[in-house]
Amino acid sequence: MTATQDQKLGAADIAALVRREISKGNLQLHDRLPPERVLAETYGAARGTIRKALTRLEQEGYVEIRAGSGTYVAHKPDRSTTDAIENATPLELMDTRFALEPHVCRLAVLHGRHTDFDRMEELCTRMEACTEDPVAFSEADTEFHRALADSTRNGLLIWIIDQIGNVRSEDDWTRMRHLTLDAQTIRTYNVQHRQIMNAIRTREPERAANIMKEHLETARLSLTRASET
Amino acid sequence: MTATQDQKLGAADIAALVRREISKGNLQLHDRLPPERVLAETYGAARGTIRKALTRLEQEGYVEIRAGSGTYVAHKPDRSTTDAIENATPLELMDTRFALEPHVCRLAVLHGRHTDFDRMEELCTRMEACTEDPVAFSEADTEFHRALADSTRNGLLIWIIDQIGNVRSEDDWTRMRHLTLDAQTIRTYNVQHRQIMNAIRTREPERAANIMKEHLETARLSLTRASET
DNA sequence: TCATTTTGGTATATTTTTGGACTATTCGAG
DNA sequence: CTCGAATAGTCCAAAAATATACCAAAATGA
Repeated sequence: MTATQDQKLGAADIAALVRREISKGNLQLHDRLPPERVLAETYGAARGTIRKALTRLEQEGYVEIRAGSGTYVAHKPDRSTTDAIENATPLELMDTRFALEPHVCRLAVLHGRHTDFDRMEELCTRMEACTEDPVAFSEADTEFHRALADSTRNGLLIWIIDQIGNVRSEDDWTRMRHLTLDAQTIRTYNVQHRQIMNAIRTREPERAANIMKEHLETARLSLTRASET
Repeated sequence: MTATQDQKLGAADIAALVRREISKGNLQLHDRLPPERVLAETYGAARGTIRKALTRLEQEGYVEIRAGSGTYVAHKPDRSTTDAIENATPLELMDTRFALEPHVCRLAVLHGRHTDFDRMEELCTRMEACTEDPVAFSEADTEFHRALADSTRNGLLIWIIDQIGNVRSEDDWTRMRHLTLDAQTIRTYNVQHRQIMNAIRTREPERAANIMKEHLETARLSLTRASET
């Protein structure tokens, strides 16, 4: 498709091409781009031209030129990706889960299979053995919600839920969350998880979604309760 | 184009290859990668080169090198944003919107401001002038749903909706979608958009959410109708 | 337990690659 | 024509890659 026009490409053009490749992500951070002599051939330009282009890109901060070594990408493609997720506040996260997970329950009823449900109930059992261990419970809980997402067979949803789960596990406020996870709260969660499973097994999408809403409401309450202390 | 040239690969190149394998998930956590001497042969490089690459990856935290034992992956697969989103099917996308957007409406009622609503109604007006121009309508429509997300003030949700919007505009099946966008369908959408706006303005979260569900159901119908032809 | 093998760690001399610098020439638009 | 840009060629020094050898820690198996 990219009919390499054997038109004459100036230094500015080549700089633009490489800049675009970097922004696009085809060339990632730390990647080494081909030697000047090779670039000269592939772009059909003289080495001096390539050199001008690269020098310019270096001044712009897109690449780093190391003598005797090579030219390396020194620019992160697009930071918006991780930023939005990593900078999300606990409340933003809760709202997002509120949007996603009830519907995930409905889809689980539609697309889930027995093996999915078996796995989820296995996780329920594991969580029920963790009433005294908030950390272990939290891990199993994340896995449970991930397994629920898996059962939808929707790659996009699975990915989103997975991302949210990663934030939950990484952040500082996870510790805070563990503080709120007393044995009583864990027992409440466990009951709700079982109820959700039952509703999914009996193919009642709306009931499953509603219990999930309750579940998330419970979680939100303990969250706000924790942030008040 | 991905012709693995048996050209000489530098340490930086090899590091990049392995880094990608890990980010991609082909090499998972705790996996042991082949001995340096084997890697040297498979990559057609000297052992010293491999070693430099691995040392670098260790400093970056991608692998852990244990003397006498081997080199092990020590990094979770990268959240590859684009893959999950770009490979999403139209139906997966619809299901995800079904999960998100009704709740977005509820949050818009809670957190939205007048200026947000003004902007959305401006977009409504723009869409109503596009009954004969599917492409222009589609653009405005994406902007509308994006503006709706903006009004939630939830950075995470905004980002997700934004990503989904990008897919909608890029893909091939967008063309197909344009085929289904006859003047009648567009008029239906416009009515629904106005209804959603009214419900939000009058602070009726559930009503807004329900109309959004209807709206998405309409969209899903025209989608399945299109895929049957 | 103990010997063997495997694997990473280190060192070094040598060759190849790569960017840096300089120059004379060619090309094209104003 | 002139001037700026691109070209083509050369040489240099730094960096990287190679090839080889030997060591020590870990894994393996009898």
